[in-house]
Amino acid sequence: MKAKYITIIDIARQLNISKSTVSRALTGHPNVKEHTRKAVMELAASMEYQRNSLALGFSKHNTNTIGIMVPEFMSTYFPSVIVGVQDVMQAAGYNVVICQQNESYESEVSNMKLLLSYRVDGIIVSHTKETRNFDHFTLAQRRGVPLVFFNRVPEDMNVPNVIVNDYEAAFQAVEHLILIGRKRIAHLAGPESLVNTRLRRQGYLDALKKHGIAYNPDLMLSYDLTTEKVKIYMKHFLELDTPPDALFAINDPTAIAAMEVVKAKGLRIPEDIAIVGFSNDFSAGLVHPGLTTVAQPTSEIGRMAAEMLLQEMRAKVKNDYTIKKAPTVQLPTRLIIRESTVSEEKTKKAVKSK
Amino acid sequence: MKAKYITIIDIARQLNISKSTVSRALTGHPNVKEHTRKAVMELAASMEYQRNSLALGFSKHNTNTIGIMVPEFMSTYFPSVIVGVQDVMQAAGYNVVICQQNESYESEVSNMKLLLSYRVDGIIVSHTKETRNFDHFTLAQRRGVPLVFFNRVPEDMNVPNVIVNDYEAAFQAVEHLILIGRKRIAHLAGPESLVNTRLRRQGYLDALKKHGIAYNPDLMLSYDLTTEKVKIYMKHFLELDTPPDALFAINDPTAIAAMEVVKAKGLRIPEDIAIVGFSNDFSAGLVHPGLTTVAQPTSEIGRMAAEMLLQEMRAKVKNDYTIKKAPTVQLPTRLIIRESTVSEEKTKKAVKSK
DNA sequence: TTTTTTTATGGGAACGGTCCCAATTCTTTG
DNA sequence: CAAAGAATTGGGACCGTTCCCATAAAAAAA
Repeated sequence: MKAKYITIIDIARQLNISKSTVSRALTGHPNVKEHTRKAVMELAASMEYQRNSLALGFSKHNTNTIGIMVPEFMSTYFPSVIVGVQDVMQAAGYNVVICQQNESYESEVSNMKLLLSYRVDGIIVSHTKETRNFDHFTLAQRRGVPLVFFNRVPEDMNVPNVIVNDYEAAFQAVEHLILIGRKRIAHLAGPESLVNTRLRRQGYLDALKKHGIAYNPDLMLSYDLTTEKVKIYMKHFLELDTPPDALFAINDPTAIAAMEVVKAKGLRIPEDIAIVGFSNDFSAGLVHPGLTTVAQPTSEIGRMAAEMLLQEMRAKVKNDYTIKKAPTVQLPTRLIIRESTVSEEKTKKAVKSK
Repeated sequence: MKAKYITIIDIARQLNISKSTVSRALTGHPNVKEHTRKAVMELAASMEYQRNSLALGFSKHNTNTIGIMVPEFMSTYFPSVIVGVQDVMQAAGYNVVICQQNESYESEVSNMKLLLSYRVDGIIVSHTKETRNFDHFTLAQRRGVPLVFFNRVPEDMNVPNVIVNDYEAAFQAVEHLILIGRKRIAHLAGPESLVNTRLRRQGYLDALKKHGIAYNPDLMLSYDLTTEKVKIYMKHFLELDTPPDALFAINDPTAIAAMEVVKAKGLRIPEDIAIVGFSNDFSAGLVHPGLTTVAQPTSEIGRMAAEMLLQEMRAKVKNDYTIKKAPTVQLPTRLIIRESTVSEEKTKKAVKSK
């Protein structure tokens, strides 16, 4: 049952030298005779020596490993961010371990403790929908483990983060709906716990205001969990006396679920109701009609978060964000117009975005 | 820069007892006076003691952690398997770390070494398209670290694995095309390195044979990398003197890319050409028309692989698969018929699968 | 050749836990 | 009340590495 590994002591014994010398040879320390180094390297290779990172991290007090915690990864958003993180971290000689919370606060806390117990050197985080208590994050900070957030950033914490301008992006999306002549624009918002939800909603409200459209509370609903709820809400909208002629959805899955309800009712998209989503999931380009949505530079977000974390980890003097303002980077979004807002022939005339 | 953590010695010192006692209290050893245990627990909590898993794994020679290695995770297949694995492993008290290879053999080798260097207790693997050399896997076995494969299983290795019957599933899919009257059925196969490719191709060939349709080599192409290639191949098929009236694609992304080419040509699906994919990605239900495809029980695959790994890890005497036949579990697939093979009204009459 | 400097190696503490064995304290029993 | 047994605690080895300090060997300088 128990695995057996070769240790540097085994190598030392065979070559009749000390383990210190073996260690030096293996880590490329300059003070080792070429002859000795070669002998060590060869024996190590032939015995398939595999360094023990536990012992190493334990003895050196850093593990050269970072963690990334994401709330879910069934959409393409998070996987794609992770790939960006891995790129940068691999190049910098770090290992990346991925934790996935299934949108569960409890998992988040336990995964955080797991990563800390493995003494990772830093953590990149996007928190779950359920997270309202941030003690597990401040714990990491108190332990001196740098944190960088992206996408979902705890509002009251002063931490380095990478975000997009949710407000502005939502504003543009809604303005686009207004400019194509829509007046009764509904909004399916996200869970109240996320800043993103509030920012996007504000963008929605302000776009309406700018164009002199009165906000109608009947046309806004908050959506917390399942696809089922979206469908119920959407059905409700469509059965209003004066139903909406457009929908701005908090994200693409919501928009797509709403589209199904609309199509099932026999209504036309975009003629009867135009729809906009958020994030440009892979599926946004696949549905029929194609979904107009806000593209986020996912891989870039990951790369940037990784760069920021490297900065934090490399700082000789740890940044104290109880005093100093934490850096924040805002990356640009891009509104991708597809057939769910502008009917086919019109789109073809415009620059076609795929 | 360096993080500082509380150790059991700090606790021992404060309470003026030995670290052995603290250790016992913390791990729930029976021989500790209730009074002492309480004092330790309280102090540990108030000091936010965080056990050092490195030291622990290092000293105990097992880490209570398993690794899972997947070739990519931009499709829904692998994430969904991972969720299944996590479910079972969490319940069994194990931690799961995820490694993603971006379909790169090199990453696979280095991630394998990473996991071994962290002395994980077991590993669940699906290898990359590029993998033709399996030394890094046998290395793990020689070290006594149990491996369980799923989906992509190295052909010449005798290892526990969880698969679906690719042959049978492909056979059924192609037979379905034949039964709806198609005669010229094209096949876009996968990379030669995967067993799955070969099995699905054999299913394709045998279904044709069973129904007396001669195999036409012009209608089969192997597809190795990009979406671009699929499009080129598909265009080529459509420009043949007698183009195919159906396509069996190795997976859903391939099928979907092919659909775009067909639609761009102004041909109708399924009237002019019927299309079947494989795996039932999330997007298969979203495209227009809906893609007929073979559903795999992804989360079940993950759960089963996890169960098998637990078995292996718990075996008092390590199973030696150089002697004994490794267990294999085959889970059932299900052909999901959508509008890409059977036009809308007909589908509605049949049991509608969503 | 002898001394000094440089280079290469060995020895052993340290890292934070677990766990075995010995020592101590408390109970119980004859 | 002494002796035996059980419960609790302390002491210290051990796990695999790094790294500092000391020592030995080789090279350079005197």
